Amino acid sequence: MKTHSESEENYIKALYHLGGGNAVSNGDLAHRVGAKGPSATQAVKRLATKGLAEVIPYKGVKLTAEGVSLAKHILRKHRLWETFLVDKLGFGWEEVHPLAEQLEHVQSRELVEKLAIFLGSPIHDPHGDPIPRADGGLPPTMGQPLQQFSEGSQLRIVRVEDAGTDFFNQLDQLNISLGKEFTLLTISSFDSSIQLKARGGTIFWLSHSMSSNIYAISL
Amino acid sequence: MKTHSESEENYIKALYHLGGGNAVSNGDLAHRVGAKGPSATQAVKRLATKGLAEVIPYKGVKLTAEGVSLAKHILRKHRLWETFLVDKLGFGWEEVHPLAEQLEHVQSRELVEKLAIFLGSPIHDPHGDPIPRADGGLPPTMGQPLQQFSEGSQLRIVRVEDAGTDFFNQLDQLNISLGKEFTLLTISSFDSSIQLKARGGTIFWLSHSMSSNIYAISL
DNA sequence: ACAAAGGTTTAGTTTTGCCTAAAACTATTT
DNA sequence: AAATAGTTTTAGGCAAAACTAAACCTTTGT
Repeated sequence: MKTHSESEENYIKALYHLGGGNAVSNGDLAHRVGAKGPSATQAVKRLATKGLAEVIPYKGVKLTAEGVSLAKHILRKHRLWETFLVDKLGFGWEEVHPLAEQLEHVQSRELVEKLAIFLGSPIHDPHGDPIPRADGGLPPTMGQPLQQFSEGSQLRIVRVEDAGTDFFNQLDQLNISLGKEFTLLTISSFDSSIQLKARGGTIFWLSHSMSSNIYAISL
Repeated sequence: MKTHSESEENYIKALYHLGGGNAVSNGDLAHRVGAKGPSATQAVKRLATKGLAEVIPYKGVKLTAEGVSLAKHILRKHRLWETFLVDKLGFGWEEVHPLAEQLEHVQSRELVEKLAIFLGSPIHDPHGDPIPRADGGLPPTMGQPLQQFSEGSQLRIVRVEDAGTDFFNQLDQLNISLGKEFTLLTISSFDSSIQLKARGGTIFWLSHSMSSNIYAISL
């Protein structure tokens, strides 16, 4: 097993996040990893010489099959560590991302698999995101944004997009978490904000920017 | 909290291991971190500018109080992670050192303390080594080498020195682990090898090089 | 079609951290 | 006291990974 620098792994992750197996622009990539254009250009060249990415100058970069596979393994580590931090250590779901970013760089397949077993081989992380399997298979991505449902639907929250600490604090304040069930009362035709009713009877509004990061299934 | 590179942390660890708060020679330091002389010279200069070490050219280097405190914190992390790997993930005690070397570089005081609580605030790691406390206090180092006891003593194994995979395999084969109790039957005056009797009645000999890495207390 | 605008790459610099080779210092031995 | 052996430091390079400034494509608007 070749080893990769943390920087390389971060570019791999970014490429996978932005494009999956498809081409990504240099600018988008640089922005995603928090670097400037030239750094990204240099980085993808290094990836290309290792067979992890294909570059067409001025056109874009995409991961090779090997690159995609590595990206999924890193994502697996990241999401398993997030699960560990929340389920075992008692961190809040808004705190775990930066810690998992450090832990995901630890190199040991055996550690990852033992961790998975210890956690009960979960297939979704604390945000509801699918955890890639050891063989690279990806469990289904759950749910649809609240806007997709019709008024009167009974919903269960199954996933939230990581949209920063403020977003999570707002969720906690509204007592929204994975598994919770609501009735969708209204979708405003004016600003797309959404009115929900909780099981306990509490009724409240969600702005579009909140609700578009919340995913649910219909009951 | 300032952050430190992995390289810096490795030099800090090495300085603490070799000298505690006392001076260490450049050559020893370089050897311990697996680098060459000039790299160590450069590294300790960097540490000195950060106030973590004091250098007297051609004489030696030693950690400052701040350096010692950081070293103990890193050791705390290392030994807590080793405990996690053995107690929770089921690794063997001979496998965990290299993994803990990676995990110990993760930066988050909160993570360390939550991990400690999750593990039940242990004060000794799977090898019996003391885990420094959050405040820097160091639990006592347990036990004495088997040679120190007299024939006929009843002993309990409380600590082993990390002397490589072969050493650990030998221990496992002889069914020696922390907490096990033995009677010391004989100490050979010829080659200092030691004869032990287990609780079950099994009797066996240990070479000097084995027994000098095994520490026990008298019952 | 051409020129301006915008995004991308090249060129050159910086920092960290390692290396080898050479110079400098310390210590020992005669 | 001087030579020599051993250790340490300096000097000079190299690679990864970031940056700024300048040059270079592509696209887009008139």
